[in-house]
Amino acid sequence: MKQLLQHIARHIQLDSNEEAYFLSLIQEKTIRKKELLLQQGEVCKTENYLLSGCMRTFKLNERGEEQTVQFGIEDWWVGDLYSFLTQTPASYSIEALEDTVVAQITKENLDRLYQQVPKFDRFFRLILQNAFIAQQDRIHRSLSWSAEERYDDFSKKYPQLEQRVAQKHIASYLGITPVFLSMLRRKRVNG
Amino acid sequence: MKQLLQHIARHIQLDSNEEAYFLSLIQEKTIRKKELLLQQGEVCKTENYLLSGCMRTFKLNERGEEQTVQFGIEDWWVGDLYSFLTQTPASYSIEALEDTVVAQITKENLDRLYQQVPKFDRFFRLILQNAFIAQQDRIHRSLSWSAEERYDDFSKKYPQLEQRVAQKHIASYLGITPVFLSMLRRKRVNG
DNA sequence: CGAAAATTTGACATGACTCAACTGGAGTGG
DNA sequence: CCACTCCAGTTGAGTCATGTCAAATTTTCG
Repeated sequence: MKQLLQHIARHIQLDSNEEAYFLSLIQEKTIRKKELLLQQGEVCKTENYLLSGCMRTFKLNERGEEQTVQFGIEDWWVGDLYSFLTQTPASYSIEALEDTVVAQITKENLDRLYQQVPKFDRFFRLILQNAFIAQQDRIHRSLSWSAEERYDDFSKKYPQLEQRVAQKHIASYLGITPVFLSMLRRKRVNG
Repeated sequence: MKQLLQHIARHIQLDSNEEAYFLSLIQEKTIRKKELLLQQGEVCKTENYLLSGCMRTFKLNERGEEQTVQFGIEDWWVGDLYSFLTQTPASYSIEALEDTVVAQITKENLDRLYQQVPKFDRFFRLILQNAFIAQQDRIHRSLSWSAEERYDDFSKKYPQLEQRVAQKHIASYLGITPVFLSMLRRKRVNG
């Protein structure tokens, strides 16, 4: 949990009472590789901070294909925000790509936290600001770059991830087929 | 400005002192059709709430084409958030598609506002939550739907916008060429 | 070791782009 | 108020990027 407190300290200052209170609202959970933290159709009960491991958030489209909208590694938050906020069935599933440990907070506890320690409004505002900016750029790239450009960009930006996760998941994150990704890779090595 | 106060009241409760203080930090500005509220390369000095009119946020890509990442109409916030927060040159431009009136707040004033009325941390957290959710869905659609599906979805979701803005801007929002959008439209009427 | 899943490879199909020519409407100056 | 220009939109022909399908190969894991 030290990690999580440090993560928070990068954005807001808590005194030790506040830290203790915050920790009292958090639960740790382990998800084994290939298990789901959240299943599309269920209500997303918690927001989740990754202490270790790796996950992907994805959705089944009409044709039954999986589309990965986000990867998460250490230090990232994952969840289905809409489902969490409204407590309605989730549109996304979240799967562990490795054995993963998360710190969880439920909606009731988060609401209590906002009430007791309003600084957390600021904390999550800051987190969301960063996420918003990153997503806006991703939209731009999705719509105006070719598959090859998106793949090069991905490799440069997340070299660790390229090693850690299966190609089919990268393909689905980039919005292309695994077959086509394989062609791009061949092209890359053969020049 | 009544609109803006109502918009805020939908998310947080202000007393009349707070309202007055907030209003003292806001400026109104008119932008004529075809003028820029923000020019790529300049620093984004304000966040902007649309009181009336219509704008688009776009970026020039490497090939010199414009990619529209967002439209804004009454009741939306527009700006280049990264540039605004870091006070560095903007990656996006913002153009008025109609004569437009915005309510503006500068970074210094917003920082003061957060300090004096921490409820605004919550307000912008809530705004960002909604924006984040909408963007995540847009990423999913950009990557896993065909141009035709994206266009149909757009027409259904924003029928007003389809009337108000030029086709080339819709095309650039959808990530396709104006020529191809024109073909999709013909197909739609001819069955 | 064997079975299942992931990746690669090749042939072919199609969605979306480019280019160029044409049409029509909006804005401008006389 | 007309004539002109100019930009947005349309149309068609040809091309390229990416997808589909199916088979071969490699990797993973029980």
